[in-house]
Amino acid sequence: MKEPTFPDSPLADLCRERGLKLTGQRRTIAFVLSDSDDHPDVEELYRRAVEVDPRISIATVYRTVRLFEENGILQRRDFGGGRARYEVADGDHGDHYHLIDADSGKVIEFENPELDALLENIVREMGYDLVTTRLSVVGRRKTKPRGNG
Amino acid sequence: MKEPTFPDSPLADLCRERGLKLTGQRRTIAFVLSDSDDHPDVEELYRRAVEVDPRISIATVYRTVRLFEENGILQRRDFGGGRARYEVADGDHGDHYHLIDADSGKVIEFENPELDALLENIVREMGYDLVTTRLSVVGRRKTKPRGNG
DNA sequence: CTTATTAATGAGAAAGATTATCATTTGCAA
DNA sequence: TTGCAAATGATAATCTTTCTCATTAATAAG
Ligand SMILES: [Mn+2]
Ligand SMILES: [Mn+2]
Ligand SMILES: [Zn+2]
Ligand SMILES: [Zn+2]
Repeated sequence: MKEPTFPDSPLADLCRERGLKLTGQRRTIAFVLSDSDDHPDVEELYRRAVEVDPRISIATVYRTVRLFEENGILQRRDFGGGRARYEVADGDHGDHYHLIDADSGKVIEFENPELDALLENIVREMGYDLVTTRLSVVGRRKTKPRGNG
Repeated sequence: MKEPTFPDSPLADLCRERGLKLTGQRRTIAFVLSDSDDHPDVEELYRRAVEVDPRISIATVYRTVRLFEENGILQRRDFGGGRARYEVADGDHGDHYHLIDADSGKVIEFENPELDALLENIVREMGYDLVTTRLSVVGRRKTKPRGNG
């Protein structure tokens, strides 16, 4: 019956600012998200949320990430593997892209203004305004080449 | 009982070249794929295949696109919407990217060597060899700007 | 051409992720 | 404090894709 105590996270404040009802569950999920610097899927978010407050169901995690995404608070990512993954929108760094290590699955973020600009230009020249860029590259760690094989 | 008659498609030949058993169903699906210049999902491929030869099941379409993809004959695409979409690999144009019209869902292909090179460079400078690029952009048709809006 | 071997197929069950349903609970404004 | 709309929990339903297994068909040998 006792409510867990933790400070309102930046995402919880955002939630209020958007006029969304700030329920206990949303406060917990917002806290967990603000506390994460990786790209968890819903199951993983659920695990982390339950540790903060066990009175939470996976259905609510699904509902909340959807709500947060619709309100521009979260970004959904697709790195293959069939489950959506999430991260806070605009953390402090701007838009970024993702390099997936083909062998380990590790996700490495990078920014590149030249790439930003090139994509904008390409799309504009086709007569469109860029709405969303969905880009991830898969790479394999370079093996340093040796002389005489 | 009567077998439909149609010529062996380029993909059917590829299938044989790779040492894959060329069944009637595979011949049909290869024909349908060679005949398509869009990005059908499995349901759509199934519809088209059934018109050529009704003795085919959707399970076989799923199996066949997977097989063809594993053998580099097909490329799987993800444009959102939860279903994989397919197109022939390397048709005649090289690698290309996709612009999705935000309003109509229409898929527009484009090539851009500068983009190819930039992505290669970015990944190399991070110490990786580029394996796969997963890129699609969503855009909205530009509204011609008017004076004193 | 016949036969044998082995892989492919069809039908439907199962799996895995996500969304919907509905009775109950709760945030929040009056 | 009360009332009510909205959110939640539990679980069913949905949707795409894969798996199972009995039956069928492709290829190679004879
Ligand atoms: Mn995970
Ligand atoms: Mn379709
Ligand atoms: Zn990221
Ligand atoms: Zn294409």
